[in-house]
Amino acid sequence: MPRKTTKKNKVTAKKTKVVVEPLLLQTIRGMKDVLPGEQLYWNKIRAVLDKSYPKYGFQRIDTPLVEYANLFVRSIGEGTDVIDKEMYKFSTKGRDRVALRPELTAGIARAYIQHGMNILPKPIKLFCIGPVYRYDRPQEGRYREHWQANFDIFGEKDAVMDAQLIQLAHSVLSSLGIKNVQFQVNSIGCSECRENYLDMLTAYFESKKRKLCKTCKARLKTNPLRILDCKEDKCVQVSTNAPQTVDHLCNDCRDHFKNLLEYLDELNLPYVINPQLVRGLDYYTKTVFEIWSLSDGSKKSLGGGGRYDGLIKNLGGEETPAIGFGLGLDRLVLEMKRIKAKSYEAPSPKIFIAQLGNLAKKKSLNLFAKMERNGILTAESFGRGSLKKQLRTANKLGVLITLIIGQKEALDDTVIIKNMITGTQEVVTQEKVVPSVKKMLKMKQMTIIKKKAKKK
RNA sequence: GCGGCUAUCGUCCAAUGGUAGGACAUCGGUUUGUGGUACCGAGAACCUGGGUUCAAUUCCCAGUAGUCGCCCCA
Repeated sequence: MPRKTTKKNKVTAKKTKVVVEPLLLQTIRGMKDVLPGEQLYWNKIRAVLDKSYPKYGFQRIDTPLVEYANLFVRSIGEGTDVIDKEMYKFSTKGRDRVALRPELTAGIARAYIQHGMNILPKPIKLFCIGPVYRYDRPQEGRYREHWQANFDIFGEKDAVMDAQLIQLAHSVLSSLGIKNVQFQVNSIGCSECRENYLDMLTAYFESKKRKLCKTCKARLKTNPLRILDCKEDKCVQVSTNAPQTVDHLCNDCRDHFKNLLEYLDELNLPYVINPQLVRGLDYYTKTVFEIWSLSDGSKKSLGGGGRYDGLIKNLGGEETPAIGFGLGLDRLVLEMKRIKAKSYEAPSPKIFIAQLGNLAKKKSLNLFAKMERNGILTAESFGRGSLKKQLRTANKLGVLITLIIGQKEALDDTVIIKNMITGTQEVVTQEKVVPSVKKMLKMKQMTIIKKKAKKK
């Protein structure tokens, strides 16, 4: 009976707790913890990025998570979903209208102008990594807080930059083990040729208005370019015969696109021209691209970007051609998991220290410090008393050697070195522990190498 | 922002209109100073609120969250 009472008490106690603060123990919608088990992937991604950006001449920049809301409205554009429905906007105590950044480029562009980077030798290449925020409906691979890595190049209008950037993206993904990717590229032209094109496109869709879906009928007035991106069957059919941006570029834009394709061919990068690719940020000009994974049928892109030659000027800087792209890091993690890419293994200890008795515990603390000073990663379970328990733990950790100090060894200033594979053990003096362990580890490594060689 | 599906120990999965069982994991034990296997044991859960009912974890509704599709994007 007492058992029943305790259970009941627990239940009521818990209920009270929940009533007080029901959502205290829950991440808020669309936000997630990155637990230790997943950190391996994140470490790998960060390591690859840190290694890659300097190789291509990029410099790291960090900008605030919070900016004036208008910065994003001005750069991304009113009427886009990112601005109209997905922005985390709020007022500060000082009544400033601010927003959590929905992407990284706007802040970087702002920093470029604010700090007068235009006087620096061009091109200026900036790398940024951090969380961005979009108030969207969450699902797998799509979070309200997610991480992006951004590469932006300012001050060079040549299409060779576009190509190099795509190559950089390819190289990063490849280093992560993500090889089955395809670049979707398109050119949406500059502001001049786009105006002409939009007129033509609107005229075309107007003539086929009846065959369009509801939302697309609305888009005809707000943003006809987006109809090309509609997934509805009937709209896709109409879109197939629609005039394509690529065919209606001005001379300058056409040359630019042609050059880009030549460079991509030269680099032998896996790309297809996707005339339907539009992208939802208004600042893009000329080149736009997305990176799709082909490992399964999903259409979720791993990243994307494009040229934004007008953005800096539009924000009040001097006319500056620019191009950039962002990678969705959460999606990279998903992709790495899906293809079971080798993650960065956390270094696992090869040595375990077991102790028995108070004096031995003191000695083993010192021994642990000694191992650490010698760069030998060591595990312990000092909190446990019994040797059996400690060896069990050592075994679970998969260590190669366990160092045992008992009462006797503590008094003699010796240590038992136990080979966990053969089970054999020997007693050595404290001074000889480190060299002996190092020697044994070397031998182990040799045998592992030999085994691997044999397999090959 | 719209529509569908889902919600049980830390994890994965059961059962049930009368408050729940297993597996894995965790912790402890199988006599005192020796691991791996085996055996025994312990702790640990019905998302929240409302309704129907004598009684709801179970049925209904709402909320919340996750997931899928759309929209959009990374």
